[in-house]
Parts: sequence; structure tokens; C-alpha cells
Amino acid sequence: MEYRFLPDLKHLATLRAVVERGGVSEAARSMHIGQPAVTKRLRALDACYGVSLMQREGRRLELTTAGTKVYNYARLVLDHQVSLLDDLESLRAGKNKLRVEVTFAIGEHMLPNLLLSFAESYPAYRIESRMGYSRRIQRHLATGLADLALLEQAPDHPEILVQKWLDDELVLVCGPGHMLWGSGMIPLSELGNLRYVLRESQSSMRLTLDKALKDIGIDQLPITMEVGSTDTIVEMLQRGRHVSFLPRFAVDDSLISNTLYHIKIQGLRINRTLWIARTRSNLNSAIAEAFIHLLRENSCQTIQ
Amino acid sequence: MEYRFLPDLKHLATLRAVVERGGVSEAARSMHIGQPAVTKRLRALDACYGVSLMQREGRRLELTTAGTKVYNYARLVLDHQVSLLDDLESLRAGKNKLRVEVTFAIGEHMLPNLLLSFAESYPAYRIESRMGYSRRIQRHLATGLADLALLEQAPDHPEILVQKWLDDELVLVCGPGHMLWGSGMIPLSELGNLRYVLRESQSSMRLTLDKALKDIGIDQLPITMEVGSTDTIVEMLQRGRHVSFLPRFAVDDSLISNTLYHIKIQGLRINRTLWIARTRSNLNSAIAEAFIHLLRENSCQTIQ
DNA sequence: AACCTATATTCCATAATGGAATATTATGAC
DNA sequence: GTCATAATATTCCATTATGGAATATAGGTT
Repeated sequence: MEYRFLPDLKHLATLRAVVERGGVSEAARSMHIGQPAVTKRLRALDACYGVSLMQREGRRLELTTAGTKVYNYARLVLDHQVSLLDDLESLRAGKNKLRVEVTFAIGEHMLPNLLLSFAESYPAYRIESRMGYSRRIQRHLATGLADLALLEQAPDHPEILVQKWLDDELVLVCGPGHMLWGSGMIPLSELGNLRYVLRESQSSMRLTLDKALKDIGIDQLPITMEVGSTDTIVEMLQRGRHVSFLPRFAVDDSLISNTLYHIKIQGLRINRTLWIARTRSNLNSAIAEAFIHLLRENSCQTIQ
Repeated sequence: MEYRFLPDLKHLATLRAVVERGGVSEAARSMHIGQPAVTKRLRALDACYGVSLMQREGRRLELTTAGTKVYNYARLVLDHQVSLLDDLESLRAGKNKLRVEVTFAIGEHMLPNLLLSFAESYPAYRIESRMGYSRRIQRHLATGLADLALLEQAPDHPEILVQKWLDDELVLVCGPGHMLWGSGMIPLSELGNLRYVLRESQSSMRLTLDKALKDIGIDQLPITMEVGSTDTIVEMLQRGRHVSFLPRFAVDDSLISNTLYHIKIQGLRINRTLWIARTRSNLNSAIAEAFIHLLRENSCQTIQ
């Protein structure tokens, strides 16, 4: 438990101010201290780390390579201090919240149970949830408007980090009134002869489906309707004569209760993964960790 | 640029010591200061954050909820301080290294070019690379024996964070002496009639292949040989009469130079994603960020 | 060279810190 | 309940650290 020469946070804050304000005098002014104090703090940091952190370039000071590393550390420490104060304030005010964004299908079928479980286990925390299309959710994550997301596709954005949550599958289903109810495995060639109700083309589900179909040479299914809710599609199937590809998690209840039938296709199986996504700023959030813990614990119950 | 009441790092270190040593007197002893100084530092932290961080439970002190948050912050700050000192020491000693572990196929076909590019762009940095099976690599990441990994499957480990790197595909290929050289699309039923040389069953590639085949009802291909190197398999195909499933990135050169032929299969296309993986401790590593930046920049050149 | 801008250093008053000594609180044994 | 022990809290004072007015040094422009 020995830390050699711990820096003073005021000194790190001063380094940051000099860098970001552009000079010693400007930093002094903005921090309401004198210029000599600024210089001394910088020199004290140099001594603390045993290396020069800034060097004179003309009249101005510029970061050395070592100085850049210490500056990055300073930012980390000071930004987290601000976050910590926010956290403590939320705790004091009795609110500790997490802004969660999920795709529509996840929002309809899985989020309610998750939120109920979470509220039971962590009554002090609060979740603000929202549904949206994947691309928009990614943007919100990257711009700090959301803290954590549940996605049906792995985001490809340098600022978003993901963990695998669940395996899932897109399955072809129909209702009791359809001629394929109770049928055996159908050939791929039969796919073009069915009437489809599908989610909108910009939904994650459709993106995955369209790609899987294209991979096996099918460019376009005969789509009767595009509907924005998997629940609505399920009801339409149960009453009509259409088929649809839907996420397994969205139809499991109906399959179990025999209100929908899973039509198996020879030569086609569309698997995918569901993801937990967030940005670096939420890696130290206790409430995010608690929610993720619950997500992982509830994996079996949610999909059985 | 206002930070209200910045804590003293010595005070945070003291809080950590009290928590981890189990008491005020033990912390004092391990830090080589007196007990009153420990108490005072804790009281100073309380004042700094305006909330009680520890409370007396019997003879002992225990963290409050607010105290837990500050303790987590203390760990973050102090651990990063230690990392920073290591970083600065490496910089001083002229070494700044990154331990990278990759799967065998990636190691054979992509790593050399990546390492060369990296060495050119960042001569001050050094990469220590190693090849292994996915599971072992994950273990090394999680235990701190590796800093960053390139994987053919998304790891499912709570401590490992991933970013998507590249899309890839497993393709069926043969050499000039095979009867299927130059053929059109073959049906799935033909797959059982070929003689295969494949990677070992524990390789990521095989795991992906075996799963994809199982999904379409094929439990077992007639495998003549299992070989531990994709380069070796490529050479055997070019001289013999076997076929193999191989990653696209491993056979692209041979396809372009017409020394291998891509046999297309009706109803089967095996896509997958390649991943960059690391743990939290490497999220602030400049060299890791530099390497990832290069990985992302080299995406097109590597797979064309 | 003269002048202006920007950082560095010196000297001194003030503020902050650590510890010896003492006080307070909590627990366990009898 | 009493007493002894363990653990933390507080007081007083000597020592150390910090900030700023004043001054010195360095760099750039005219």
C-alpha cells in the first residue's frame, strides 16, 4: 500500500488549465490564483513524476510526450471527479438513474420484465428507457444522450463498446389459419410463394433478414405489409393467412401456447446475437453494472 | 475551469487503506503514519464531499453508500496513477509495448502486414504478439497476460470488451487438380461427397463451420485430415485433390492468382465477424489506441 | 536597441498537516 | 454490572507547504 509521490489534484487541474487555456497567465486568471502559483504547481508536478511535463516553445509552454500522458491522466481524474460529484448529488437527492435505449422488438418483449426485476432488486435506482432504431440509438450513445443500449446488431462505432448478451434466431412463423400450419420442413424455393407481413426495412430485424436472404440468392420476398410492431404482427398472424420472420424471443410465448407455428426451412437458419452496448463514460457506473448483472442473470428466464 | 474542493490523493489513498486493511490502526501502520492522521484524512474527505463516507459499526468503520462511490473513485485514480508511472518509466526506458494475442489464422495471414505498418507509423512502440486458440486468448486477456486480442469469435466474458473489426466469410475452396475446379454452384447434397482437409476442431474457424453445418442439418463432413495451419492447408489443396473451408482473408491471394478456386454452394453462406478485444485496464493505453486506429485504417487493404 | 509579452524565481506571511498525548466509544469476559 | 481491552476521535503544538508581491529572465516584434 505504498504510493510514491502522489500528485496534488490542484496541480493536475493547473496543468490542464495551462494546456486548455493556452498559457500560464490565462490559466492563473481563470483559476483566480497568481501566475507564480501556476508555475510552481507545474514545477511541483515535474518533481512528482521526475520528468519535465512542459517545455518552452518560444514564449509558450508545450506538453512533452510525458506531459501528454500526465495531461490525459489529469483529464481522466478530474472528469471522473465531476461525475462522482454528480453521482453523490443524485444519491443525496434520492435519484440514481440510468438512461437505457433498446430496439423496438426488445422493448416490446423483454424490457418490461427486466425493468420489473430491476426495480425489485434495486429500489434506489431508476431506469429511464426508450425505444428506437439501432442507428439512432448508436448516435445517442455516442453523444451521451443514452447511458446503455440493448441492440440486435453489433454497433460499429469506435466510441461504443459491446458485450455479448444473448443468442437469438429469426424464425418463420404462421397462424392457425395458414395452409402451412403443422407442415414439415419446407424447401427454400417455397419462400417466394408465401405472403409476408414484416417489420420495416430499417429495423434491425429486417436488416438481418434481408442480408441472410441475399446471401442465399433471394433478393426480395413478396411483402404484403410492413408493420412497426412485432406484437401487432403476431396478432395479425394469429388471425390471418400471412407468415412473418420474427425474433425467437418475440414468439416463444405464442409457440408454447400453440397460437403460432414455427415453419422450418430446409437450408436456412438465421442466427444472431443480442448486444449490451455503452460508451467509456459509463464503465464505472454502479447502476449500469447492476443492470448488466441483472441482464446476465435473467438470460435463461427471459428466453425460455 | 472550476473544481470545487478537490480531494487530496493522500486522503483517497488513506480511505482505500482503511477499507482494504480493515481498520484505521492497520491502515496507519501500513502507511507509516499515525492513527490520528488517518482519522483526520478521513474527516477531511467527508468535508470535501459534504457527506459521511464511513460510519462506525461496532468498533469498526464501514463504508456508507456514498463512501463506496468515493472508494471506487479512489481505486480508479490510484490504479491509474500506478499505470501512469509504469507508462512514464517505459517511455523513459525507450520501451512502450503492447502484448497482442491473435488466433492462428489471423496470425498467419494478417498480422505480419499489420506489424510492419505499425512499426513504420509508430517506431517508438513495440508489439509483442502471440498466436493461440480463442479460449486461451480470452483467459490471458482476463488475467492481464495480454493487452489486446484479435479474435474470430466474439468472446463472452464479463471482463472483456469488444469492438467489431472486420466482416469475413468461410469459403469452400479447391486446387487446380480437383474435379470441381471451375464448376458452377454446387447443391448442399454434394458436400458429403468431397474429401476435406480442415483446421482442428478447437479452432475458431472450425467452431464456426461446425455450427453453420449443424444449422442446415449436416452433422459431419468426411474429413481426411486436420491440419493446424491455414497456410499448410492452402499448399495441400494447390497440389492435391481435397477441398477445405477457409477464411476469406486466408485465401484471397490464392483466388486472385488462380491457384485456388472458390466453390459456391447453393443455400449456404457462412459469414462471421472479426473482433478487437481488450479489458478495461487497456482502455487508456495510447499504444493500444494507436494499434486499433491502424487496424481500422487497414481494413480495406487487408481484405481486398 | 527598445519595448512588450510571457514565464521563472525569491522572500515572507499564512495555511495546512502530522503526531504525542488524551478522550471517547464499543466489546467481551467474569 | 464492572472492568479490561481494543478501536476510533480530538486537542495542542511544532513543522511543513503554499500563495502572492516583487523582481528576474527569456523570447518576439518593431
